Amino acid sequence: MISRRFFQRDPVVCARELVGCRLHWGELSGVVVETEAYDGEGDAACHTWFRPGARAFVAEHGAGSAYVYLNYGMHWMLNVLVKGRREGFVLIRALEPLAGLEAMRRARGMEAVARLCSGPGKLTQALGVTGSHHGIDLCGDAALAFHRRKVTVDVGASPRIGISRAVDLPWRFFVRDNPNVSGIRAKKKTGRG
DNA sequence: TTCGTGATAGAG
DNA sequence: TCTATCACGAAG
Repeated sequence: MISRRFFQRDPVVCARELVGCRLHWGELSGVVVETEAYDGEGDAACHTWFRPGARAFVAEHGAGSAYVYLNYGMHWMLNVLVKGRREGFVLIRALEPLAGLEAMRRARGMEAVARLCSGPGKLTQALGVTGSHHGIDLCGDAALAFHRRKVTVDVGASPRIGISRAVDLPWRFFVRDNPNVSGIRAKKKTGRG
């Protein structure tokens, strides 16, 4: 299982290295296939930039704590607090379901595996993550924690999705060619190269 | 492309 | 109080 030490580093490094790791959530689990880094200092998209409550959370919690919040009135977002030389968060954006597929299907009300956890709001619904998990330690109980990669993965990077500030920072990390990654909407022009 | 939905935070 | 904003998702 991934120790607290892992999250006592740079948020961008944590986000990149978390891709390919497994998230265990009780009986449910999945491979992290997409993350985003948010840096508490100098990143205008990070909650600490514009939310006093987020700054208070960082001050009061340790590395590896879950930072969970509701967005658009209906989607819970799961982040991990990172406190190393720099402080910030890693948003868990997508999982490849591994265990508990039936429970996930029930929670999501749909069948297609590739749609169960292919987005930050989807995976929290599939796992049952809510505000009640805000602040919990993800480095204490192995049943509610990240676990090391078993295989090597091809990690790609891109600008973050769905934000309006600091849109150019390439702090989204994902497993290339994995169908569970979000934002794989109908590909149109493949551009040329 | 539209719209549902609510917490947060700042302004009045 | 009132309002803008927000790291989204599903149906159409």
